[in-house]
Amino acid sequence: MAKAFSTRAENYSKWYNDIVQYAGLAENSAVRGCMVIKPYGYAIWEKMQAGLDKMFKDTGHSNAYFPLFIPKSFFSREADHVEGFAKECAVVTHYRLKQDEKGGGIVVDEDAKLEEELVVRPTSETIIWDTYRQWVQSYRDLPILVNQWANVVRWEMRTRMFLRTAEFLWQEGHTAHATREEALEETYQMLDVYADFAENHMAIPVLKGIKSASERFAGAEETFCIEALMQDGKALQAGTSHFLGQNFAKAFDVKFAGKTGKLEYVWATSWGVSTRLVGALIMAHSDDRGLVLPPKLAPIQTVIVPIYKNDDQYKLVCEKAAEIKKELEQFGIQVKLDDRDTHKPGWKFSEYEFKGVPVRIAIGPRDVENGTVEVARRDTLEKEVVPMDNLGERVQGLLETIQKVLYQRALDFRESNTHKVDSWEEFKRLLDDKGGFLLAHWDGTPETEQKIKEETRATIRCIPLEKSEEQGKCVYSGNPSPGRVVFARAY
RNA sequence: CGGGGUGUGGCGCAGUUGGCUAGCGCACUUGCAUGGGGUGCAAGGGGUCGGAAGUUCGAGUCUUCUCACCCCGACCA
Repeated sequence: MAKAFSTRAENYSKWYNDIVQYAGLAENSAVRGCMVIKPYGYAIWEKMQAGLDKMFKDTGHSNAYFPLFIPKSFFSREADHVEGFAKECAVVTHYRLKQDEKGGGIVVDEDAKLEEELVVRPTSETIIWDTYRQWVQSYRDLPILVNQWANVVRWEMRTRMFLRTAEFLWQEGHTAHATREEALEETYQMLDVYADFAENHMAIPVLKGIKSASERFAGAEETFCIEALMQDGKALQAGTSHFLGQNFAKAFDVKFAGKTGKLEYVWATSWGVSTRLVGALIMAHSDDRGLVLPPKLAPIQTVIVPIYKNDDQYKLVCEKAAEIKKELEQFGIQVKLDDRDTHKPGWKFSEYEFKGVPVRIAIGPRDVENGTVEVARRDTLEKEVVPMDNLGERVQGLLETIQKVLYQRALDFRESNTHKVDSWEEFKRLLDDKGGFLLAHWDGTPETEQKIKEETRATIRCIPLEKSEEQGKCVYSGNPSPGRVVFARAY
């Protein structure tokens, strides 16, 4: 019957790969560590881009584009930054190829060596701050609120579709401000934007928090993040917002004259989310029958499948189906009428099921006669025969319901997999049992954090912003702790 | 970068004392029937067995080297 699908319980990572493959989201490419994002997967990314881009614009940001290549010397300006990224940078050393004189095909032309090597951007802080120096002279030039949609390269040893690839697509916002307060406010604002997007578009609840020093972005003063919980009990960082202080302004000498004429360094932020969100989306909602997409990010929100036995019926049913499509589109619903005669209805049902299309409408001769259609929901797999009247309204309502149900389901899952833990034994047991978020006391030292990581592979995902002040004892060392932090094994 | 594994039509695999024309499932093409949950039957097309060298009358099969990919660790969004 159905294509052999791995289940989550059997083999979670195989299940994930199967979904990516069968739903047509992406595939491996000829280049190690780099994936081809296929049209259906890219369509999801485009919907994410559209949603986020509007939110960025609504908060006063503009898009721009900076070069893919960064002079190597730029990188070494900020000490922490180089150290953080040095191990995973691709470097361009030559600019020409030539025919091998010995007949070995095309080779690098050693005469075409670059005077200064170029780093393929792993992130753009350096080139952007080198540019901002030119843009900023007075407090009147501030703030600069710029975002760019781009690809970046981080030479990863081990890669996984969408979650970690050598090249990935993302957006990176880079802002410059006159005061520390304003930059901090921006950092928080963008964190809120990300949380809003995750919860209301992706239907994934997230924890907002601060990263511990060891997990902090290289070059940042403080890193904020949103953390989501996947169905296998592992955490996934879904977005980050960094308060960069004056680190990059100092490294690139970006100063402005304040109202009193005094020269001051600019305050900075940067924030980003990547195609990793597609991975989060897959792992948050999908089931053993395939992908499940929240309506707001589904490239196809409703699919109509005609059912027929002969040409006459085909014509009759498709005509009606086209009318329905038109009606739904008037409600702003993205509809696909799959009138291909090359595939059978059952085949189509399966296909749209593992592609995660939220609502499926089947219409056959019986329906045309009775003035009904069959409406099926991807989230609950429920089917219902309903009248054709007011179908647009009904489907619109259904899509809204599905969006809510998915969020609620993900929230319930997170709630039931978040535990306060006070003993080291329980900490280890829960982690091995089912994973999830563990709220535990931590003495605040990197040493303890490191030890916990070595012994359990769990890391501090964040120090929650909405924490209840609670004195306690560190779950590992027993030393005093000012509050609980979130531990989990993570992607 | 360490440990393990796999390379055979598009995909998934079988082929293990070396032997004849390299096979199976899915997919593909054609025809007929079928059509409310991956439809059935029949007939077809498609391979220098990852690459190189070697042993041999003879290599998918044995030896050496090499490349690629996957899984598990260390590092990371």
